[in-house]
Amino acid sequence: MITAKKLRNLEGANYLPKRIQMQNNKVTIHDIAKALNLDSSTVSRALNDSPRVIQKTKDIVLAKAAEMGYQRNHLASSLRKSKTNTIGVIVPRISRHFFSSVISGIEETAYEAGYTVIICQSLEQFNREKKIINTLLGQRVDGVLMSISMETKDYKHLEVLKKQGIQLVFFDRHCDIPNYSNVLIDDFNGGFEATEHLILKGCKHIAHFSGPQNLEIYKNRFKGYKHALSKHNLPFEEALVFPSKLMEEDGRKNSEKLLALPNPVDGIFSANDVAAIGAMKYLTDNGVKIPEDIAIVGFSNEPISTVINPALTTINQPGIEIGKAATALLLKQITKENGALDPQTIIMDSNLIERQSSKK
Amino acid sequence: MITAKKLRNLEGANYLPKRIQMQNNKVTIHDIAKALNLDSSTVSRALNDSPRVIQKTKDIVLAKAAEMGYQRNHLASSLRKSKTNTIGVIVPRISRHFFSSVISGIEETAYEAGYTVIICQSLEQFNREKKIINTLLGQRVDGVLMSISMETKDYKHLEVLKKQGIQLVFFDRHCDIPNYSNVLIDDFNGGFEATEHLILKGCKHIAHFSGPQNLEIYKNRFKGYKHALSKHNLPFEEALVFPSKLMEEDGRKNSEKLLALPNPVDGIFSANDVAAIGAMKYLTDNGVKIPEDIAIVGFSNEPISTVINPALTTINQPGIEIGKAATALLLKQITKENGALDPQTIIMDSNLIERQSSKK
DNA sequence: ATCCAAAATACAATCGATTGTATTTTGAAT
DNA sequence: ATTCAAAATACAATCGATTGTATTTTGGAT
Repeated sequence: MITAKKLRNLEGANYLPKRIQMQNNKVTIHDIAKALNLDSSTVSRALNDSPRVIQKTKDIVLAKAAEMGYQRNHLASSLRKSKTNTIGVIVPRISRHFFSSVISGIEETAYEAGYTVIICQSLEQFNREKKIINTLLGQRVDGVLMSISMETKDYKHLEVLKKQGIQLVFFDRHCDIPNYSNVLIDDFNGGFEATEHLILKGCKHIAHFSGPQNLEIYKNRFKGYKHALSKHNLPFEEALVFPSKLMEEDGRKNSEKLLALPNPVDGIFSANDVAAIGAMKYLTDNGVKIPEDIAIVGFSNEPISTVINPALTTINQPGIEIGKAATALLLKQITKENGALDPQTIIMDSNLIERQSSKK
Repeated sequence: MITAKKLRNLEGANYLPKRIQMQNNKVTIHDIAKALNLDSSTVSRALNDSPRVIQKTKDIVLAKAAEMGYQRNHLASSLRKSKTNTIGVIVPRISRHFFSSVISGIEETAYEAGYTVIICQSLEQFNREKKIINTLLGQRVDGVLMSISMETKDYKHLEVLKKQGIQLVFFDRHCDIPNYSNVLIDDFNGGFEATEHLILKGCKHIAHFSGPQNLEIYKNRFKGYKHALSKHNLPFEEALVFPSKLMEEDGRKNSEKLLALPNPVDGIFSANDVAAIGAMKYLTDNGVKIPEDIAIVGFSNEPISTVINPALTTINQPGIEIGKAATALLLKQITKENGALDPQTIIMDSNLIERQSSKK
């Protein structure tokens, strides 16, 4: 008996799609209206649960819509409403774990609010960033969340967004220009903590792998480094600062230069984990003991930092939370209909995770 | 002199946006038409470089459009043309390096062809996968590229796409159902090579960390494993197969069980790198020497596989090329206007990368 | 049975771009 | 100067959903 019932259900489930297949082309509210001898406006209101349509009619419309396999045409709806319920996200690259976790947070919050997310990668290239913004404008996104590329020094391309009334919230890699909202961690404090941690472990000559100084985050991590030195009465030496794009290869090259210094270095604060890993590989290959000879602290808590041996001490950035907070802020700004939208900057907590690479 | 010129240019560049700002709202072809005393249809055709508009007019229109900061409304255009030039991509999670590199390939090819990409993560959940497909349908994507989730065993949700005439191409994690195109690597051969490699290194008792057997890729890697054993006259033992979802934690747990076996294992072929890494961490922590006691081979060549010590031998999958090939195939299918579109399966090359974890 | 406000639904314009058809303009041939 | 096909442009419908306004329907009060 149960089997028969199941069978019938299965048949039903199978037949429905077939019927849809027959009428090949997409079902519109007009088709539903025609089928029910109603006006398309009533169907539209019924589907949108408007109080102007009686419940009985709503039920009928909903049933028919389901039966016919109706699916709202987002394009038409957005065009009419001048609102796409879509947000654009621009990150340097999705393969960085930090960014992919931010994206997970963004998607979660956006999805709950009924928004679709378009993810784009600048791949650290300014030109791609400009093109992406144009694409997103063409797609008529309601807002944009972004972390700028390492090459970005000029912010004119962002003004178009403001001018078209498209909300913009930066996360992590922000711009130091007024009237924009940000969701950040305290990079100054992160840089400070990382460096002080090395100092407290007994390091006296601490090198810093710094990132492009046009980015606020790297500027602030650098400032934090300097502040920790001065707080503990250690001299700041320009020669110990190695600027780069912080790729793995940069970490290697910096280490090579660093080993050639007359005064041996006993600690490294790298502004990201990737360069720190590059350094660890190079140093280990060249007989340097980590952390005994040189202790290392990275930044971002990428998953590789737990895989490398010794595991890398680093500053943890709460990616998912940053994504959620940035999205919530953006949606608030989008919703607040042109009202006074005073830009906000939210600082999220970050913390140092101590691992083997700094255990002296 | 040069400075003055530069200054003027800068001023010009500054003024333009300001003018745009004045007229706050978005510029349409109608605005351009009005400004030039032309019809909007002519403007549209001029902007689309139609042969029905004389070059002189095109120049005028283009200039005016640029001056007014016009940007085509993709929604209106797509609605009218019933073509969005958008493709949806569904992956289990973007944080897996393999998938993010596939996405890079997809974006590159799609972008060149003038397509926008919407990236979605199923997070290995069947329900999310279903919702995503509905979202993409609502967005009226022209085609979909996907790698199914580990939970996906039922393919009804995919039929809707076919029925709506939306092209679908699988990559990597495909479905074994007819009439769909695929871009894959030879997983059987990958599993075979990985296992044979261990055998040639002298392993006699090789365990296999297998993935969910509803996925073809894991089924085939498993088959490759068995085939290598039989080719080399080694017995297949059910007890040496550890099925799981291949997360890091699974690698750990499998290793624990594996160490408890009466007959000691001397090699592991893991169907992905993540579980292999989990195993390496557990085994190393428990005094097992890799590769001396147990040699290990993973699958996918995730970046962590070069960071772990010893570095992990693995099967390399050309992510970017897979992404490019899948996109090219999809676009071909989209463009081929309803013509006979015989489904195709493209097999990409994969290769074993030998590292320390299997150097006996 | 009649009336009327409230409730329910229908009508019609609109969002912005595209495209088939119709009209005007051009310029070469007579 | 006239004619006419070709060239250039204008007109108008359309994509599908939304929404302000207008009309019809309902059911309670008289």
